[in-house]
Amino acid sequence: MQIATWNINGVKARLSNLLRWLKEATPDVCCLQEIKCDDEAFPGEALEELGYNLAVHGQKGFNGVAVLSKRPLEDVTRRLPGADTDQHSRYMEVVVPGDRSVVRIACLYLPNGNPIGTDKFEYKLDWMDRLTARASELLKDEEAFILAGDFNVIPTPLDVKRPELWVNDALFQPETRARFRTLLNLGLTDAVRLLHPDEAIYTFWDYQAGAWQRNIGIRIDHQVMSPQAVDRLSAIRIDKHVRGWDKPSDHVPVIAELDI
DNA sequence: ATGCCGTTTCGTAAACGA
Repeated sequence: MQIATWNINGVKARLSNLLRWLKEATPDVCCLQEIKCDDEAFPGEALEELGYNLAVHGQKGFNGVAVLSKRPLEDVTRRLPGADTDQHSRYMEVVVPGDRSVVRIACLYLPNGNPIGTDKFEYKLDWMDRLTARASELLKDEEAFILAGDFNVIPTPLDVKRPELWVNDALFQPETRARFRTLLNLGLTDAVRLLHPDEAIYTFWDYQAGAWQRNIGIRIDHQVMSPQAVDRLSAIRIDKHVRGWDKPSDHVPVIAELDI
């Protein structure tokens, strides 16, 4: 089963790009972030024509996540527990049956958190604490699950071309990176780093200043897996060529292959 | 580099993003 995550940066503006990539890569599951539209405006028909079932947790203008699946979508739940007042659409869980077992997939858009020193950064850190609490709960079931999405976290200096430019950025703060490590230290695995331990791999290139052309990127889109999911993991790749297409998202897809 | 570009909206300027 191929499971993908992609921050699409506006699904309406990116629909032709999305359809092109889905036809090319044919993932079984695709988690989307920053769809930037509400449920009613989501372009569901075009995606259903490609054989996908849909689960959408939209928001007008900003944020918004969705999951596309060629297999049935079971037990769809929206929102990250721990803050009833949080109105941002950033988190959804689905359960997808495979040929031999099932996998729970969380599609997440973790807050950016900039600028540091503001309530936006506090919101990010609190959101990460809530994600860790949720992962801790899921681990008790001892089943395969994946946290897939735009984490807005640069885990280590290997994950950024020019770390000196990010020392005052929320994505690279010690508090941010410490919380990502805390999440992994529960017993989870950063799947890209497991299978590509020493490679400089990026998933985002800024639109500005020729960042793509100069390969000035960062790795912030991740698939964090439970032990039972890692046991089924055979490969994971980044489709970076998509960044070179016309009218691209500034992020590219991350695709994992699991024997589920 | 106080967003250089791109998407979105109770729009044509401002919010947001990373």
